Amino acid sequence: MSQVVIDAIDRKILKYLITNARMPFLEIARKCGISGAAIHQRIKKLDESGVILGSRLVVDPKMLGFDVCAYIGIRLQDVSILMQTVDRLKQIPEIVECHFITGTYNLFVKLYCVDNEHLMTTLCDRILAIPGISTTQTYISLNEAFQRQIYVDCLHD
Amino acid sequence: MSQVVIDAIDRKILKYLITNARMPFLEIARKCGISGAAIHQRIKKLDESGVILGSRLVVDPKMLGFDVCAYIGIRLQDVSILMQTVDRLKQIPEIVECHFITGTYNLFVKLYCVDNEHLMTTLCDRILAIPGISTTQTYISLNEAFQRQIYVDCLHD
DNA sequence: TCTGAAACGATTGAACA
DNA sequence: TGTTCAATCGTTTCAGA
Repeated sequence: MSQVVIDAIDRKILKYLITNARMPFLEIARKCGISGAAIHQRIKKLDESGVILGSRLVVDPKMLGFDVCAYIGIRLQDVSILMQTVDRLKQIPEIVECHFITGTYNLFVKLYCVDNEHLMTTLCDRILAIPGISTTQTYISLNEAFQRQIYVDCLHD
Repeated sequence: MSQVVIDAIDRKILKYLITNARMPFLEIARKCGISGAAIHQRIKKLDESGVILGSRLVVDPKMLGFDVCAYIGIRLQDVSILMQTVDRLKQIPEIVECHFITGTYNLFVKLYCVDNEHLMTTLCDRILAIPGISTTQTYISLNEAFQRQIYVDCLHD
Protein backbone atom coordinates (compact mmCIF):
# COMPACT_ATOMS: atom_id res chain seq x y z
CA MET A 1 0.00 0.00 0.00
CA SER A 2 1.17 3.48 -0.85
CA GLN A 3 3.11 5.35 1.75
CA VAL A 4 3.66 9.02 2.31
CA VAL A 5 6.65 10.96 3.53
CA ILE A 6 6.07 11.95 7.12
CA ASP A 7 8.64 13.89 9.07
CA ALA A 8 9.22 14.32 12.77
CA ILE A 9 6.84 17.28 13.06
CA ASP A 10 4.06 15.40 11.28
CA ARG A 11 4.52 12.51 13.65
CA LYS A 12 4.43 14.85 16.61
CA ILE A 13 1.19 16.39 15.34
CA LEU A 14 -0.35 12.96 14.84
CA LYS A 15 0.81 11.85 18.24
CA TYR A 16 -1.00 14.70 19.94
CA LEU A 17 -4.18 14.38 17.92
CA ILE A 18 -4.30 10.61 18.28
CA THR A 19 -4.72 11.01 22.01
CA ASN A 20 -6.88 14.11 21.84
CA ALA A 21 -8.53 14.90 18.53
CA ARG A 22 -9.78 18.23 19.83
CA MET A 23 -6.43 19.63 20.88
CA PRO A 24 -6.29 23.22 19.55
CA PHE A 25 -3.92 23.65 16.62
CA LEU A 26 -2.33 26.61 18.37
CA GLU A 27 -1.44 24.48 21.34
CA ILE A 28 0.17 21.93 19.02
CA ALA A 29 1.93 24.80 17.30
CA ARG A 30 3.43 25.98 20.57
CA LYS A 31 4.60 22.46 21.43
CA CYS A 32 6.15 22.01 18.00
CA GLY A 33 7.69 25.47 17.87
CA ILE A 34 6.07 26.50 14.60
CA SER A 35 3.11 28.71 13.75
CA GLY A 36 -0.52 27.69 13.93
CA ALA A 37 -0.93 28.26 10.23
CA ALA A 38 1.88 25.82 9.50
CA ILE A 39 0.20 23.17 11.65
CA HIS A 40 -2.99 23.85 9.79
CA GLN A 41 -1.28 23.35 6.44
CA ARG A 42 0.40 20.14 7.55
CA ILE A 43 -2.80 18.67 8.90
CA LYS A 44 -4.56 19.58 5.70
CA LYS A 45 -1.88 17.77 3.73
CA LEU A 46 -2.02 14.70 5.97
CA ASP A 47 -5.76 14.71 5.54
CA GLU A 48 -5.65 15.01 1.76
CA SER A 49 -2.99 12.34 1.43
CA GLY A 50 -5.18 9.86 3.29
CA VAL A 51 -3.04 9.45 6.38
CA ILE A 52 -5.80 11.00 8.47
CA LEU A 53 -9.07 9.15 7.99
CA GLY A 54 -11.14 11.16 10.43
CA SER A 55 -11.67 11.62 14.12
CA ARG A 56 -13.87 10.05 16.71
CA LEU A 57 -15.24 10.66 20.10
CA VAL A 58 -14.53 7.66 22.28
CA VAL A 59 -17.50 6.70 24.42
CA ASP A 60 -17.82 4.07 27.11
CA PRO A 61 -20.11 1.39 25.64
CA LYS A 62 -21.12 0.23 29.12
CA MET A 63 -22.23 3.71 30.10
CA LEU A 64 -24.51 3.71 27.10
CA GLY A 65 -25.95 0.37 28.08
CA PHE A 66 -23.88 -1.92 25.88
CA ASP A 67 -22.72 -4.41 28.46
CA VAL A 68 -21.56 -7.16 26.13
CA CYS A 69 -18.61 -7.03 23.78
CA ALA A 70 -17.86 -10.06 21.65
CA TYR A 71 -15.73 -11.25 18.77
CA ILE A 72 -17.16 -13.70 16.28
CA GLY A 73 -15.10 -15.79 13.89
CA ILE A 74 -17.09 -16.63 10.76
CA ARG A 75 -16.36 -19.44 8.35
CA LEU A 76 -18.00 -19.37 4.94
CA GLN A 77 -19.12 -22.30 2.82
CA ASP A 78 -17.66 -20.64 -0.22
CA VAL A 79 -15.12 -17.80 -0.28
CA SER A 80 -16.58 -16.35 -3.45
CA ILE A 81 -19.34 -14.68 -1.42
CA LEU A 82 -16.89 -12.86 0.85
CA MET A 83 -17.75 -9.36 -0.33
CA GLN A 84 -21.50 -9.89 -0.28
CA THR A 85 -21.22 -11.22 3.24
CA VAL A 86 -19.29 -8.14 4.32
CA ASP A 87 -22.04 -5.96 2.85
CA ARG A 88 -24.62 -7.87 4.84
CA LEU A 89 -22.56 -7.63 8.02
CA LYS A 90 -22.18 -3.89 7.50
CA GLN A 91 -25.92 -3.53 7.77
CA ILE A 92 -25.89 -4.88 11.30
CA PRO A 93 -25.31 -1.80 13.46
CA GLU A 94 -24.06 -3.78 16.44
CA ILE A 95 -20.98 -4.80 14.45
CA VAL A 96 -18.21 -2.23 14.78
CA GLU A 97 -15.31 -4.01 13.12
CA CYS A 98 -14.96 -6.56 10.36
CA HIS A 99 -11.76 -8.19 9.12
CA PHE A 100 -10.76 -10.64 6.46
CA ILE A 101 -8.45 -13.08 8.19
CA THR A 102 -6.29 -16.10 7.61
CA GLY A 103 -6.71 -19.33 9.48
CA THR A 104 -9.71 -21.10 10.91
CA TYR A 105 -12.17 -18.38 9.91
CA ASN A 106 -12.63 -16.20 6.86
CA LEU A 107 -14.14 -13.23 8.64
CA PHE A 108 -13.79 -11.86 12.07
CA VAL A 109 -16.12 -9.28 13.56
CA LYS A 110 -16.32 -7.30 16.76
CA LEU A 111 -19.69 -6.28 18.12
CA TYR A 112 -21.38 -4.63 21.08
CA CYS A 113 -24.71 -5.73 22.50
CA VAL A 114 -26.93 -4.59 25.31
CA ASP A 115 -26.96 -8.00 27.01
CA ASN A 116 -26.50 -11.69 26.28
CA GLU A 117 -30.02 -11.97 24.95
CA HIS A 118 -29.34 -9.17 22.51
CA LEU A 119 -26.12 -10.95 21.49
CA MET A 120 -28.04 -14.14 20.90
CA THR A 121 -30.71 -12.54 18.76
CA THR A 122 -28.09 -10.60 16.82
CA LEU A 123 -26.17 -13.80 16.17
CA CYS A 124 -29.12 -16.05 15.41
CA ASP A 125 -31.50 -13.67 13.67
CA ARG A 126 -29.10 -11.40 11.86
CA ILE A 127 -25.68 -12.98 11.40
CA LEU A 128 -26.71 -16.60 10.91
CA ALA A 129 -29.51 -15.40 8.63
CA ILE A 130 -26.87 -14.41 6.08
CA PRO A 131 -26.69 -17.17 3.46
CA GLY A 132 -23.47 -19.07 3.01
CA ILE A 133 -22.19 -19.01 6.58
CA SER A 134 -20.86 -22.39 7.55
CA THR A 135 -19.81 -22.02 11.18
CA THR A 136 -19.18 -19.31 13.71
CA GLN A 137 -17.39 -19.13 17.00
CA THR A 138 -18.16 -16.48 19.56
CA TYR A 139 -15.60 -15.13 22.00
CA ILE A 140 -17.13 -12.96 24.67
CA SER A 141 -14.91 -10.18 25.97
CA LEU A 142 -15.37 -10.12 29.71
CA ASN A 143 -13.53 -6.86 29.91
CA GLU A 144 -11.48 -4.64 27.65
CA ALA A 145 -8.22 -4.31 29.56
CA PHE A 146 -7.10 -1.47 27.32
CA GLN A 147 -7.72 0.11 23.96
CA ARG A 148 -5.51 2.66 22.27
CA GLN A 149 -4.18 3.80 18.94
CA ILE A 150 -1.07 2.92 17.03
CA TYR A 151 2.06 4.23 18.62
CA VAL A 152 3.44 6.42 15.86
CA ASP A 153 6.91 6.41 17.37
CA CYS A 154 7.29 2.71 16.60
CA LEU A 155 8.41 3.96 13.24
CA HIS A 156 11.62 5.20 11.73
CA ASP A 157 12.95 7.82 14.15
CA MET B 1 -21.91 -1.15 35.34
CA SER B 2 -23.45 2.19 36.23
CA GLN B 3 -25.52 3.89 33.62
CA VAL B 4 -26.40 7.51 33.11
CA VAL B 5 -29.56 9.20 31.93
CA ILE B 6 -29.06 10.30 28.35
CA ASP B 7 -31.79 12.02 26.43
CA ALA B 8 -32.39 12.44 22.73
CA ILE B 9 -30.28 15.61 22.48
CA ASP B 10 -27.36 13.95 24.24
CA ARG B 11 -27.60 11.05 21.82
CA LYS B 12 -27.67 13.45 18.91
CA ILE B 13 -24.57 15.23 20.20
CA LEU B 14 -22.75 11.91 20.66
CA LYS B 15 -23.81 10.77 17.23
CA TYR B 16 -22.23 13.78 15.61
CA LEU B 17 -19.03 13.71 17.63
CA ILE B 18 -18.60 9.97 17.22
CA THR B 19 -18.22 10.45 13.49
CA ASN B 20 -16.32 13.72 13.71
CA ALA B 21 -14.74 14.59 17.02
CA ARG B 22 -13.78 18.05 15.77
CA MET B 23 -17.23 19.17 14.76
CA PRO B 24 -17.66 22.68 16.20
CA PHE B 25 -20.05 22.89 19.13
CA LEU B 26 -21.83 25.75 17.43
CA GLU B 27 -22.56 23.62 14.39
CA ILE B 28 -24.00 20.90 16.63
CA ALA B 29 -25.99 23.61 18.39
CA ARG B 30 -27.53 24.72 15.13
CA LYS B 31 -28.42 21.14 14.18
CA CYS B 32 -29.96 20.50 17.58
CA GLY B 33 -31.77 23.80 17.75
CA ILE B 34 -30.27 24.90 21.05
CA SER B 35 -27.53 27.35 21.98
CA GLY B 36 -23.83 26.67 21.85
CA ALA B 37 -23.59 27.22 25.57
CA ALA B 38 -26.14 24.45 26.19
CA ILE B 39 -24.16 22.04 24.00
CA HIS B 40 -21.04 22.97 25.89
CA GLN B 41 -22.74 22.29 29.22
CA ARG B 42 -24.12 18.93 28.05
CA ILE B 43 -20.79 17.77 26.69
CA LYS B 44 -19.13 18.78 29.93
CA LYS B 45 -21.66 16.71 31.84
CA LEU B 46 -21.23 13.70 29.54
CA ASP B 47 -17.49 14.03 30.01
CA GLU B 48 -17.66 14.26 33.79
CA SER B 49 -20.08 11.35 34.06
CA GLY B 50 -17.66 9.10 32.16
CA VAL B 51 -19.76 8.56 29.05
CA ILE B 52 -17.15 10.38 27.00
CA LEU B 53 -13.72 8.83 27.46
CA GLY B 54 -11.83 11.03 25.06
CA SER B 55 -11.34 11.61 21.37
CA ARG B 56 -8.99 10.28 18.77
CA LEU B 57 -7.69 11.05 15.39
CA VAL B 58 -8.15 8.02 13.17
CA VAL B 59 -5.10 7.36 11.04
CA ASP B 60 -4.57 4.80 8.30
CA PRO B 61 -2.06 2.31 9.71
CA LYS B 62 -0.95 1.30 6.21
CA MET B 63 -0.16 4.89 5.28
CA LEU B 64 2.10 5.06 8.29
CA GLY B 65 3.87 1.88 7.27
CA PHE B 66 2.03 -0.61 9.45
CA ASP B 67 1.10 -3.17 6.83
CA VAL B 68 0.24 -6.03 9.13
CA CYS B 69 -2.72 -6.22 11.48
CA ALA B 70 -3.18 -9.33 13.58
CA TYR B 71 -5.19 -10.74 16.43
CA ILE B 72 -3.54 -13.09 18.88
CA GLY B 73 -5.39 -15.37 21.25
CA ILE B 74 -3.34 -16.06 24.37
CA ARG B 75 -3.80 -18.97 26.74
CA LEU B 76 -2.14 -18.79 30.14
CA GLN B 77 -0.75 -21.64 32.23
CA ASP B 78 -2.36 -20.14 35.29
CA VAL B 79 -5.14 -17.56 35.38
CA SER B 80 -3.81 -16.03 38.59
CA ILE B 81 -1.22 -14.08 36.57
CA LEU B 82 -3.84 -12.48 34.32
CA MET B 83 -3.33 -8.93 35.55
CA GLN B 84 0.46 -9.10 35.50
CA THR B 85 0.30 -10.41 31.96
CA VAL B 86 -1.92 -7.49 30.93
CA ASP B 87 0.62 -5.09 32.43
CA ARG B 88 3.37 -6.72 30.40
CA LEU B 89 1.28 -6.63 27.22
CA LYS B 90 0.55 -2.97 27.79
CA GLN B 91 4.26 -2.26 27.53
CA ILE B 92 4.34 -3.56 23.98
CA PRO B 93 3.48 -0.52 21.87
CA GLU B 94 2.41 -2.56 18.86
CA ILE B 95 -0.57 -3.88 20.84
CA VAL B 96 -3.56 -1.59 20.53
CA GLU B 97 -6.28 -3.64 22.18
CA CYS B 98 -6.39 -6.25 24.91
CA HIS B 99 -9.43 -8.18 26.12
CA PHE B 100 -10.19 -10.76 28.76
CA ILE B 101 -12.25 -13.37 27.00
CA THR B 102 -14.13 -16.60 27.53
CA GLY B 103 -13.41 -19.75 25.63
CA THR B 104 -10.26 -21.21 24.18
CA TYR B 105 -8.06 -18.27 25.20
CA ASN B 106 -7.80 -16.10 28.29
CA LEU B 107 -6.58 -12.98 26.55
CA PHE B 108 -7.06 -11.62 23.12
CA VAL B 109 -4.98 -8.80 21.66
CA LYS B 110 -4.97 -6.77 18.49
CA LEU B 111 -1.72 -5.42 17.13
CA TYR B 112 -0.18 -3.61 14.20
CA CYS B 113 3.24 -4.36 12.78
CA VAL B 114 5.33 -2.98 9.97
CA ASP B 115 5.67 -6.34 8.23
CA ASN B 116 5.55 -10.07 8.90
CA GLU B 117 9.08 -10.04 10.23
CA HIS B 118 8.15 -7.34 12.71
CA LEU B 119 5.12 -9.43 13.70
CA MET B 120 7.32 -12.43 14.23
CA THR B 121 9.83 -10.62 16.40
CA THR B 122 7.04 -8.96 18.38
CA LEU B 123 5.43 -12.33 18.97
CA CYS B 124 8.59 -14.30 19.71
CA ASP B 125 10.75 -11.74 21.48
CA ARG B 126 8.14 -9.73 23.31
CA ILE B 127 4.89 -11.63 23.76
CA LEU B 128 6.25 -15.14 24.20
CA ALA B 129 8.92 -13.71 26.50
CA ILE B 130 6.21 -13.02 29.07
CA PRO B 131 6.31 -15.81 31.64
CA GLY B 132 3.26 -18.00 32.07
CA ILE B 133 1.99 -18.03 28.51
CA SER B 134 0.97 -21.51 27.51
CA THR B 135 -0.12 -21.19 23.88
CA THR B 136 -1.01 -18.52 21.36
CA GLN B 137 -2.81 -18.46 18.08
CA THR B 138 -2.30 -15.71 15.57
CA TYR B 139 -4.98 -14.57 13.15
CA ILE B 140 -3.67 -12.23 10.51
CA SER B 141 -6.11 -9.66 9.25
CA LEU B 142 -5.67 -9.51 5.50
CA ASN B 143 -7.78 -6.42 5.36
CA GLU B 144 -10.03 -4.43 7.63
CA ALA B 145 -13.33 -4.38 5.73
CA PHE B 146 -14.71 -1.69 8.00
CA GLN B 147 -14.25 -0.11 11.39
CA ARG B 148 -16.68 2.20 13.10
CA GLN B 149 -18.11 3.19 16.45
CA ILE B 150 -21.13 2.01 18.35
CA TYR B 151 -24.36 3.06 16.76
CA VAL B 152 -25.91 5.09 19.56
CA ASP B 153 -29.39 4.78 18.04
CA CYS B 154 -29.41 1.04 18.75
CA LEU B 155 -30.65 2.16 22.12
CA HIS B 156 -33.96 3.15 23.62
CA ASP B 157 -35.51 5.65 21.24
C1' DT C 1 -31.53 23.32 32.00
C1' DC C 2 -31.67 26.86 28.97
C1' DT C 3 -30.30 31.75 26.88
C1' DG C 4 -27.64 35.83 25.37
C1' DA C 5 -23.68 38.63 25.79
C1' DA C 6 -18.95 39.38 26.12
C1' DA C 7 -14.15 38.16 26.28
C1' DC C 8 -10.94 35.38 24.72
C1' DG C 9 -8.80 32.11 21.70
C1' DA C 10 -8.62 29.36 17.36
C1' DT C 11 -9.01 28.83 12.40
C1' DT C 12 -8.34 30.00 7.87
C1' DG C 13 -6.82 32.35 3.70
C1' DA C 14 -3.85 35.63 1.36
C1' DA C 15 0.50 37.51 0.49
C1' DC C 16 5.13 36.88 0.82
C1' DA C 17 10.20 34.99 2.42
C1' DT D 1 7.62 24.94 3.88
C1' DG D 2 7.46 28.26 6.38
C1' DT D 3 5.89 33.16 8.19
C1' DT D 4 2.73 37.14 9.59
C1' DC D 5 -1.53 39.49 9.48
C1' DA D 6 -6.44 40.14 9.61
C1' DA D 7 -11.07 38.63 9.31
C1' DT D 8 -14.06 35.31 10.75
C1' DC D 9 -15.69 31.99 13.61
C1' DG D 10 -15.82 29.03 17.82
C1' DT D 11 -15.33 28.37 22.85
C1' DT D 12 -16.12 29.37 27.33
C1' DT D 13 -17.98 31.63 31.23
C1' DC D 14 -21.38 34.13 33.70
C1' DA D 15 -25.69 36.21 35.07
C1' DG D 16 -30.24 35.62 34.76
C1' DA D 17 -34.70 33.27 33.30
